[in-house]
Amino acid sequence: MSDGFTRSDRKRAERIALLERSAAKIFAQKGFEATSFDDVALTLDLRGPSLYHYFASKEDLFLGCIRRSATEVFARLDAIVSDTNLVSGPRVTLEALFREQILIEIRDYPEFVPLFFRLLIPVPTLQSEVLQIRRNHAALFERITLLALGSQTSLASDDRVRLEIAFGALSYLPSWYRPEGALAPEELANRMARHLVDVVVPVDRFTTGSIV
Amino acid sequence: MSDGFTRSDRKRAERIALLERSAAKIFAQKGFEATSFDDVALTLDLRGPSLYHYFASKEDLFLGCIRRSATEVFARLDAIVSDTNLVSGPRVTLEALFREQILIEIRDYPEFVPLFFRLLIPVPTLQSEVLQIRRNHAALFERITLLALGSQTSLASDDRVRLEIAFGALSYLPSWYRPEGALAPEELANRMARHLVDVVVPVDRFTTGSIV
Amino acid sequence: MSDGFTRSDRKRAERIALLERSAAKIFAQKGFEATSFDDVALTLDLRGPSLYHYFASKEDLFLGCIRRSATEVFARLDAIVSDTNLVSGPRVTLEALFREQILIEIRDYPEFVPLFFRLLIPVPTLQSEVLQIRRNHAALFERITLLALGSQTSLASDDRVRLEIAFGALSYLPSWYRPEGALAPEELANRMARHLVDVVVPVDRFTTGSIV
Amino acid sequence: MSDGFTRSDRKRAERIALLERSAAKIFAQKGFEATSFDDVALTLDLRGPSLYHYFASKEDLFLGCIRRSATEVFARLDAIVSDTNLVSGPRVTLEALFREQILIEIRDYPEFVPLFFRLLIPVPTLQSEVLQIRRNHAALFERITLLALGSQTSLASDDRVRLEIAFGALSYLPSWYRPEGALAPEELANRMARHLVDVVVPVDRFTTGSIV
DNA sequence: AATGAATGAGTGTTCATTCAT
DNA sequence: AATGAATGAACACTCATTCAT
Repeated sequence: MSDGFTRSDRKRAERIALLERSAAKIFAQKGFEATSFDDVALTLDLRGPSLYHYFASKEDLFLGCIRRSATEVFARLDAIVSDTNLVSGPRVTLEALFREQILIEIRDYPEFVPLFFRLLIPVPTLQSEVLQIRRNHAALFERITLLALGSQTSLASDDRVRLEIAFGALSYLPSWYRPEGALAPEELANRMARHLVDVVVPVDRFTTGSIV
Repeated sequence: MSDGFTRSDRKRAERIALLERSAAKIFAQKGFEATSFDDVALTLDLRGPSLYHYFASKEDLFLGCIRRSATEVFARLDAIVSDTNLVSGPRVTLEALFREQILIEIRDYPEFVPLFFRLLIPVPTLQSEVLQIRRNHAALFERITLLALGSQTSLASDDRVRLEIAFGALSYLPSWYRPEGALAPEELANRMARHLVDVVVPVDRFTTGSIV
Repeated sequence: MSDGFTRSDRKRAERIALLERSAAKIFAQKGFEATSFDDVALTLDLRGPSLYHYFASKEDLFLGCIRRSATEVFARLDAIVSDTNLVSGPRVTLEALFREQILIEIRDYPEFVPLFFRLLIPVPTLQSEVLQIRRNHAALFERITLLALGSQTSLASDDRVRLEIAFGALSYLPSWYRPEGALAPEELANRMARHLVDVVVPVDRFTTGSIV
Repeated sequence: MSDGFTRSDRKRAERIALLERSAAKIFAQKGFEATSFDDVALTLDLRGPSLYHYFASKEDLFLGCIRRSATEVFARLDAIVSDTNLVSGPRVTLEALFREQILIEIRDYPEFVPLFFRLLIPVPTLQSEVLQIRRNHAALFERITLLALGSQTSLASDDRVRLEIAFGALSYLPSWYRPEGALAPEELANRMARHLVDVVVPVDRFTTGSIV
């Protein structure tokens, strides 16, 4: 009845997960170049070279970080789409999506935005991996936006501008929001998501499916 | 009646200006750590150590960069405020401000956003200098926004969120806009500025100064 | 009636033999420093640290290699001496010795020459062990040469030079001979051995024991 | 009346020459991998990283070493060929060539043989550079040998074997010759060169141009 | 017996900074 | 003013070796 994974396999996977999460935070904080192997290793009471048991290189470590982060974040966003899409119409889905994204950024994965939207990465391979993830992320929001706008093909020039405004707002959020302030993360997520939907799909543009 | 500046003083100041502008672009492109003294010096056909005739350290060079950039950008934004404020009311001023900021970002100072909104700077001193400039920059927009909203004291929670949405849009703009595309910078500036004003000062909120 | 060796002892000895032979080839190919424990271990599907069950250190592994190689090679050369010496006179023995040495080098133990004549070994202990083996090897040829020359005490200065020419030829052989070429190893061995005898014991110098 | 080289250029060139010669000796002694930048730098009272003012990498340093050595050695051998060729016939030239090569090896450039004939170099680029130099070196001797043998096209199989015997003797020479011994370098060169010519161009094979 | 984990020592390389010229 | 020369500090990466399992 073995699942093919020995206990040591699991231990190792956990270790890797811990390291990748730790590294994601440090990379997000200090940038790719300024993050050293010792920085990452010391968070688990290891010495720098020990990381080579788990990652073949600094690039490899970074790849692990962003892939794990992306996977976890996409899982949450995809779940939102699945849960709300058919029930309540695309406008509601889009708002829920914004809300979820906001919570991810300021409550659950503070390293998400720095990692994917701020880091300057001197390695082309990694740079394009990051860009690909960003493209996938944008595509998800764009898909729902298209549905909500009722357009069938692609975004009009002005629609795109407004969507990019929303993206900008999202990527800027961790730069100013402080959870210690008056607004709880959930409260902010509710309000800001509403605003963003209004920006991306102005009320006069929204074509409710039900109305004739 | 000398002005106290010798010819060599002027030469030196010009040299410094050139270096700072050059450095600003390189810092913006590669980040603080990845930018070397040689990188900067070579753009003026100098060798790295020569920069020490003009800057006491890498930090000092960076400081010069951001202060010069900030000065130049603030000059343009201040000019907009002075030119339009009294004539046409704060809403128009705000829109003009957005327009100007957009042109600065995508046409005239492409290094502005990377320098002040994306760079991870490992030196606390520099980090806070950048933050201070950001704060000043935000304060300018906030002042006009307050006027346009008719509030007299400070921004309400929701107003702040909408203003931050606009800031986000502005700081994200260089990440997606390509001047080679269909939209000329000026055209984009016009459209986007209008959208941003709508976000920050919704029409139903705008209190025209003229109406009693 | 056990011989004092358990089955596991034999297994272990076999394992060691395999490892030493494997290591000899790798050392010969890549040099002492460039050969890692993992390199050697992987040839037997082991991991690097496992070698410590068989060898106390890298030096120890290397020692094992060269001692085993030396033993095997000396056995073959000694056999030649025993087989041919009394029967046909020292000149024939010397030629057979050269022939055997050549076959060892290019057909049976390609690692012999690299291991003992080319490797730079940064450990003095190992270096002198190698030198000792080389000295023994040379002594064997020198003994037979002395017999063939009819001298009784030691080599004259010129005789030594000619013998070293032969040694040089032997140690250089693997650097140029390619078995894929026109000459089969055995054919080359025959021809080259004859030349070498001519060099070391010129015909006019050879004192046949039988002739009055 | 400038020759286009400033004083600092000359200083630099001298520094590089010193470093390359020093490095050649150390490389020859310890091998490529075991030679560190610090090893080389310390011989000139420098620290390791200082070498990067003169060489872009370890490979570059090594390349410099072998090219300089090759150039200097080839100059001497070429000079011999030019000086003796027409005057005394190819057999004499060949003997002079052997003599010169021997003096190079044991008196003037002790690092020549280790550098080109013993080192294991883990970098393919460097490996092939070394091989190319070896090929050029061999080609020089082969050319004169062909002349001395009177063959017009290429070496017969047996001629080649005898030439390789000579090459082997030459590459082995530094392994056994000690200048402290009874034989002065020049004396050894004379004797050994004569032997080598006898090996490569046996008297009965030598076709004197003048004799009918 | 075998090995994953861990590490200290070492190496090539980069770079801000100093200094003499 | 400009720069070659030099270096200490830092860093990614390798590897022989130890140890617990």
